[in-house]
Amino acid sequence: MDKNAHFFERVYAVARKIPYGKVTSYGAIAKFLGVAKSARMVGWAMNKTHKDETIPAHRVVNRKGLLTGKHHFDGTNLMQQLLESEGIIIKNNQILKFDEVFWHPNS
DNA sequence: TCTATGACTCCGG
DNA sequence: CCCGGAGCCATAG
Repeated sequence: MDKNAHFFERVYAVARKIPYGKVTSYGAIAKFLGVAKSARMVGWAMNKTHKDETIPAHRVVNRKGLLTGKHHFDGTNLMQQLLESEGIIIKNNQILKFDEVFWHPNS
């Protein structure tokens, strides 16, 4: 079956569900999709997602709340600015109060 | 076909 | 939390 084909759309769907001012992790998305072992694939999918502006890829970070993907955005600090504009505080590429702004897909 | 790579995560110390 | 090592799997060359 073409589960992989659905994989992308699932990632997109979850990413779009991330509420304003909230963030989540690649592993949380992967686990929610039933492919917890493929968190890297979520990151890879995010790279492709970059083509779709309707998907807030900047709200997806690694499990530590670190902006590992900021280098993939146009500017050097675009990702951080986008998050800060939503009320999220970032220090040294890391989200502060990560436990407070963390959002789980099943919410 | 095989190897290297990566927007990751878990585990033990 | 930090560090090193291992697992994971789709894509690129």
